[in-house]
Amino acid sequence: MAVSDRTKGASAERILDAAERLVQLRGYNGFSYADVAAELGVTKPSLHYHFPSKAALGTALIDRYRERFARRLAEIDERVADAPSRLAAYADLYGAVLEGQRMCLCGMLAAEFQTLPEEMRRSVLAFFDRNEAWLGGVLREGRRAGTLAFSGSPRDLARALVSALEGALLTARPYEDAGRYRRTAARLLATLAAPREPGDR
Amino acid sequence: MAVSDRTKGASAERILDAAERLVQLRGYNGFSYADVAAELGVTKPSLHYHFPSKAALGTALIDRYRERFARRLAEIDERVADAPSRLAAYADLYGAVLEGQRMCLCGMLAAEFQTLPEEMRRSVLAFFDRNEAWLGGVLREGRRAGTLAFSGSPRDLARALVSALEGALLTARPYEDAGRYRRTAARLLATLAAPREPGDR
DNA sequence: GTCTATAGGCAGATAGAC
DNA sequence: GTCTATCTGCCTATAGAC
Repeated sequence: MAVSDRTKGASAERILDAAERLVQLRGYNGFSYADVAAELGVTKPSLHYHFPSKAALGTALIDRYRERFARRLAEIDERVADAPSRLAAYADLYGAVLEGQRMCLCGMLAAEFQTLPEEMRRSVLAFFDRNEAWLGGVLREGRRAGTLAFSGSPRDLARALVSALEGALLTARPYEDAGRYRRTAARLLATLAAPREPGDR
Repeated sequence: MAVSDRTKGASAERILDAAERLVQLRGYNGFSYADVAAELGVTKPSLHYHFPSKAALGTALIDRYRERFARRLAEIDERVADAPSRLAAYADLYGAVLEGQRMCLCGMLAAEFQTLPEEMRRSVLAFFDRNEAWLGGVLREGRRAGTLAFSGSPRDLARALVSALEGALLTARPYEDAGRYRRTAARLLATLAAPREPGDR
């Protein structure tokens, strides 16, 4: 496939790219086929050829987002060894969306949850469940290794972390200040760092 | 004013009640004048008489929400003495919206921020600023009295608390499980409780 | 204050030519 | 695959009668 083939027309991938950005920016109820079509320089029916309904487009959007996120979590598992560093890398993953004024796709859809078609709802929940499971594993391992200290179940803390990071994005974005997110995330993770025992070196 | 006067017709107050619930449920871009009119048993033009534009209705919505919230914070100041209890009461205030599947009005609007008219944006930010200021005061007082222990500035921690609670609402709501929010909020506040010093009784 | 009637625009979606 | 043309429905908003 030549490069030009990938830079014109409305391939499914390009539609998803544009729609994803628009949803992260304005929400599922705040963007339209017309917006996407204008951005890609095509007409609305072209989009319907690739995604027959807005619900189908929305579901494809979340599914692709989830797969990409899962790949990035796997990359962290490969490249980063200790639990505290993995948590930091995870927080950075979240914070990256703030470049370009975006919200986490699924955080945005969580706000609009009540208006979403059932298919999209299930996929949004699957995103959060996956995040919670991965974080739970990191927390368990960190506690075992003594690099993290916390009380209660890893599962509950994983949920607390996901929600705190989503909330940090949500409230930092209107201020257009990435530092707001970073300071909040850093403070959050700092409370989990295991304090040195008197006997530690 | 007789009771019947307050239970029929589309007074500004009743419009705000219905619209507020709808926005907390579905978002500003997810509700319409038709929804409100149907709920109150009136026609759409009746609503335009009270609120000429949707932006005007939206702004009135946030302003009323802010005033009510400020009153409740003042009530906490009056009725609750120590800082940890004040924080707990604050978290309960937030959690109350989950009854009825609602989101915090301003948390919802923060998600839709990019699509809001300028007037509404300013009012949403004022809500968060007010929360941050109140929480900052509670944190400062708690640290002074020795009932709270934390590192860093009260302002940064206040921001972290607001965002964590908003995020807890955002992610708990799709699961229709109020316990999810409560556990997260409780864990959050527990990390701030001052540990007893060896010399304390 | 609330109504009927209606304007003007945009939404998601389809038919059918090329 | 992408287009033109079009449908139906809902949106916010206004005019003007009562």
